[in-house]
Amino acid sequence: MDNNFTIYNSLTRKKEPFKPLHPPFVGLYVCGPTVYSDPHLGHARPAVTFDMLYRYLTHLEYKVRYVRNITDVGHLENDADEGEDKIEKKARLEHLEPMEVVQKYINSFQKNMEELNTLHPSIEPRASGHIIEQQELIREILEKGYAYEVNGSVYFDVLKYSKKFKYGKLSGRVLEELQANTRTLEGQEEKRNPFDFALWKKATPEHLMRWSSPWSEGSPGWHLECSAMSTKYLGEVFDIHGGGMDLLFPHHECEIAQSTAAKGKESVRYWMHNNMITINGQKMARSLGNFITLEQFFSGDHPLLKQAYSPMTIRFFLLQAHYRSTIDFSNEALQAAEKGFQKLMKATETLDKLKPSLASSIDISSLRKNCYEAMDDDLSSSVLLSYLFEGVKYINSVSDGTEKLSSNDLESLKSLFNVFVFDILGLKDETAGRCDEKLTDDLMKIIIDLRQDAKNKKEWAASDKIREELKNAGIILKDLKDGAEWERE
RNA sequence: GGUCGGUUAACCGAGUGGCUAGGUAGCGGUCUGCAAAACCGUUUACGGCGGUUCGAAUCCGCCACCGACCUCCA
Repeated sequence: MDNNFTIYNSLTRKKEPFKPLHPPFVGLYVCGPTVYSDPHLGHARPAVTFDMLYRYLTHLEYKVRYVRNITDVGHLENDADEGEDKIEKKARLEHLEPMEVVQKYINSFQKNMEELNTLHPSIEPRASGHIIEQQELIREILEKGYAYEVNGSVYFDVLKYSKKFKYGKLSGRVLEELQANTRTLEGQEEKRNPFDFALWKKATPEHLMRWSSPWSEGSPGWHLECSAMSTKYLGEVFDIHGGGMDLLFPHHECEIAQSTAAKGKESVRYWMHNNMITINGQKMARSLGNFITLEQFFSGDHPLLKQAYSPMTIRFFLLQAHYRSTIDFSNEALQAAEKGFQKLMKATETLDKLKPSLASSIDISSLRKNCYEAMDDDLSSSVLLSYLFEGVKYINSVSDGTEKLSSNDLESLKSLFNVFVFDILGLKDETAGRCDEKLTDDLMKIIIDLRQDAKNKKEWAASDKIREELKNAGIILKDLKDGAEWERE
């Protein structure tokens, strides 16, 4: 299975040719959300990025197993926050069972992801369903001597691990610096070193989410679930691990340490990290309280939003930038994305109506080549879009009669747009199927005929009135040389 | 403080040692009864100061500013 696909590997900090371990199979693991509140724009970034990766790999005819976890075992809010975790805190607030909270936000996450037209992962494992596997991993790490038990809790021994392996290779951390810079927080006196991290945490009496274990009644540590579930579903070594850049340290660093300690080898071959969404130059994050939920974007119901933005506008907005650069939120940028997206969609409609000529005046094969090169270059969706807009110009020019396409090239252009716009970028036309299309078409035909009569009689006031009233109803009328076209606003 | 990354026109956002990125907005034109759309043309750039080079926004050095991570985070 040949390809020219290159991926920027966070581990080596270089673009590398993508060669799967066992072609045609590809194992892809992506860190999913912690489900304790509604998803915001930040959650859409990795979802759309890795959805595009999944779609592209599938297009390249790989058999991809795409695993995205759901973190439903509450992680400790912070080390000082003894025993209380995010999910339980929320549960108390809303007087719900922890698992009720989990279910509620899984539902909203999946709803929003569907609206963004992301494909369902092959497996969406939940941390709470893999306690046994996590305990098994802890046991392995203990057996290998890289963890220690204190008062029913188990901690990873970073210092001992670093004597044989390199801790910090992904994030570029140096242990001495970590030692000097790690904040001293309360509730850490059990650890041998402040940079050690919990594998199993003994539950305090008020802690609701708890499971029995050889060490204590408690819950698994912060970084364990991804190691356990990726191993279970993708094997000890797999191809791609993705997630947000903010997870690089400590989360992914700890994953590497856990897997290496347990299995003696690294599990991930390519690490991919998407960058953050910023708002007023700062990271959008739940913990910072500066987030806008996806529902709020879709409804426009937020003080910072000047209007509603459709799911596809959001998706297009994200795809306009490369996944490794930050994107700053602004109404202006979103409005520009909305216009651009609509222009692209209109062109795909026009494309379906184009008539072939005997010969072409446009080179479609080089356009195709450019599109593939853009995707092959570490998923350069912004570059791909620039080529697709070149295609849009071709389409409109052919429609205007200033350029020509042979029937072969026309078919080629259609398939190009289908593949890249819909299959790979995962965009879709949001106007389709909004109401009874047939009836609307018939009614519009009648109205346009009536207006044409008025125009023929040079009754401009009447014809303008019709056009004006239609505009108020959300329908734009465009007069052509012969007849008229209409479309929704 | 440590580590890493960024600074491109009105806004967003690519890229490259010499050749138009693209989108949105603006301006002019074609078309049109008018308008819209489309098409054609077009105005504002590469944070600052040095250096390398025939040539740098692109490479190197210094400086300034911004951000991410170092604590749960997509």
